[in-house]
Amino acid sequence: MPRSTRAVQGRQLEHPEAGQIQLEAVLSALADPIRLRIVHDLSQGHEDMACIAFELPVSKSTSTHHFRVLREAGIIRQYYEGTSRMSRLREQDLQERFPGLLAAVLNAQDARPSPDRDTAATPGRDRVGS
Amino acid sequence: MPRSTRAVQGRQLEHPEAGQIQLEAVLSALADPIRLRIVHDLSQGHEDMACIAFELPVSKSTSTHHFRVLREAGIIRQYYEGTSRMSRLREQDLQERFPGLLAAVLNAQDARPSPDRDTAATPGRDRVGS
DNA sequence: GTCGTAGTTTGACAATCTTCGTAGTACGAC
DNA sequence: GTCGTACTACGAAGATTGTCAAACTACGAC
Repeated sequence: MPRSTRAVQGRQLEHPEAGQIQLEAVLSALADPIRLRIVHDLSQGHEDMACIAFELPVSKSTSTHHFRVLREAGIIRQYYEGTSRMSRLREQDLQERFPGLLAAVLNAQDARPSPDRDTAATPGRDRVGS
Repeated sequence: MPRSTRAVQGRQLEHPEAGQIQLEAVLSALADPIRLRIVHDLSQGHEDMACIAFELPVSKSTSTHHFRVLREAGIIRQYYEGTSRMSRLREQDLQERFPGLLAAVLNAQDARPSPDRDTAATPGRDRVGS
């Protein structure tokens, strides 16, 4: 089919509605260190981030996969801005659907024994000068 | 080989210490409907339950598998009593390690099964906020 | 001792997941 | 138009997971 007949914004992305978010899907999506890291980074003040800004230790196609899992689980919302795909945590939707869950996970993540994946020598946390 | 050189109590079970419980393991363990059901049942007043008491829709060996996943993740504690293996939620350990996490999951589970959420929007049922 | 109960262990299978590389698309800049 | 950037889609390889049946072990009762 002619996919170019889409709206000018074109690349629309599917998101579950807040009320449709499934608990198993959320837990399953968060049960991966890379996705947990994405969620954690998103929660640290930066409202919207492009995929490239995360500097994940995986290939681009794997990144796409992880972002899609998070999006389809209802954890993040994504939209296009130029060639970039911006991501944002759906904190309010999650809080509404599963009160306290996201906060508990984020809090738990901070309290965890850090495996020093990024090397502890980055207190300022220079997350890419995108 | 001397397989019977085990301790007389024999069947000892490995459990992670409270401080060693991993967030990913917990989330991963809870991201399964059968295990979620086990945890839910354990949280409903019955402190200790034998595996057989759950009436899970799977075979015995699959049950064993799920209980082991929960135990190795640090979510339940198991001990033998006669021929039965009793299970108990490690609520205190989990609360200590990841405050609010288990409570949020259990609460989320109660608010969950609503495939008709579109129609009624469930006004007063699941209260939002803490 | 024998027998039944409760659960484990092993091995197998299919399904799913994570990862990658390659090829492709949409957009912005030139 | 061409080019580069940012990302996607499409397999495919490898690992993990959920499931089962069959054989086994530990315990209690008889």
